[in-house]
Amino acid sequence: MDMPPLIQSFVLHFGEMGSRWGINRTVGQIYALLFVAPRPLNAEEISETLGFSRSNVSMGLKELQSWNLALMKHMPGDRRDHFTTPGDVWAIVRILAEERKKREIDPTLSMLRELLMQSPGSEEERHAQERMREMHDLIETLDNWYADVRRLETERLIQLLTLGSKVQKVLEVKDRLFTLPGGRARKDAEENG
Amino acid sequence: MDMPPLIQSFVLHFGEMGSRWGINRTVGQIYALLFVAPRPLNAEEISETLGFSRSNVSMGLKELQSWNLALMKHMPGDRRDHFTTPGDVWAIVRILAEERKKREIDPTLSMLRELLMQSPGSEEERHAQERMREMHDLIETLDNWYADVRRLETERLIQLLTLGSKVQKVLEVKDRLFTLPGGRARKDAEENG
DNA sequence: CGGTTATTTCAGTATTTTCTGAAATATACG
DNA sequence: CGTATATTTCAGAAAATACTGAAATAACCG
Repeated sequence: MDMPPLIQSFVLHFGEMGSRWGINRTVGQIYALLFVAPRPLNAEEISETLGFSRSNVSMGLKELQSWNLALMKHMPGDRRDHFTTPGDVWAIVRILAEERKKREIDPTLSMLRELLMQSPGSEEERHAQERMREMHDLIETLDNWYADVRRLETERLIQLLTLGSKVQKVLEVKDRLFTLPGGRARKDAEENG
Repeated sequence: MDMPPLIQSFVLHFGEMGSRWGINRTVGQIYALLFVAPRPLNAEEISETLGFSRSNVSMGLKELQSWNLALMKHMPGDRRDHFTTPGDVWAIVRILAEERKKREIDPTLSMLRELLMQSPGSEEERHAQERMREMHDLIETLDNWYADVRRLETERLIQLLTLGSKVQKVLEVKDRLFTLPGGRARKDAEENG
């Protein structure tokens, strides 16, 4: 089963891209194929279309399911499992925020917290802890931001991200509204205007 | 040369984490070591401390430099190159936004734009293009957001990220201020209040 | 149940990536 | 320059990862 060139380019690019990221070529290609397919596909079809062994596809699908990036569908009158990707592309952003939190952020934060509890035995260790504290605070801030991304529904999420460069202005407005005249925040807003 | 256990745990964790990400163990460990070190280190020291071959360290440092995550320093009276990481941890966020744009976002966007120019030869391709359009728009939005992250100085960047869940409220305020009564944005703000 | 079809597991192989040591190149200093 | 020291390159070894085919398991159906 072969793909139209348009789809093939997309699928191949995703395979390459995936491997720069933690994901491997197979998984990237499977995702891309499911993403553009007009209907759910079964493992056999994927295997034939991409030219991977059936077992490789099985493992790839498992991986994608564990990331919630592939969803199993049952088609009436067919007992094979069929797969799609979430329909709302913005769900990808939420899902990745969720999964990266679990797999990368949480373990790192708890490692850092543990190390920050220990008392430094030397100046060298004291300095190291200081740096770890900075990194801990950074990651914690990102973690909270991710939490918000996960919470927001698509419309608001787009709004938040589109806000972008305008954030400066919006923050000023916020400062003016929520701070007493002459307060620090008010002053900052004026300086950065 | 051996590390205090505190530092060792940190360095090892970063090595593991790195490998979940595109980066390899060596590079992750070198970065972590430089990050907590109280002064710039030379390649020899890194090599001895981490137990990697001198040439491996050389390659790792090159990689880190290409990401702007390691900076070369010249120490007076010593002709060996010494290395540090950027002092402001928040620079990491900006740097990663910059580099990921170059390496991942830009190539993907141009691939998508190219494919979106072609005229679909079938219903299947038409649908695929529709999906690609959605992904294109998503990535473009993220790209713009990243651009803003790169632009903002630390103070404002932290403010932007901390804003988080409060964004809803702030957006409402913005809507009320910048939209004529009865306009669409005003209406949205009320509905989502 | 027994047969059929679908899926997963897994041991072994193939491929890719990482890492090393030796040689080549570059840089500094007298 | 010539010598000493620092760094990079690179071919091959080692390690890690991805992939396959065969066999095991599971799910369905008559």
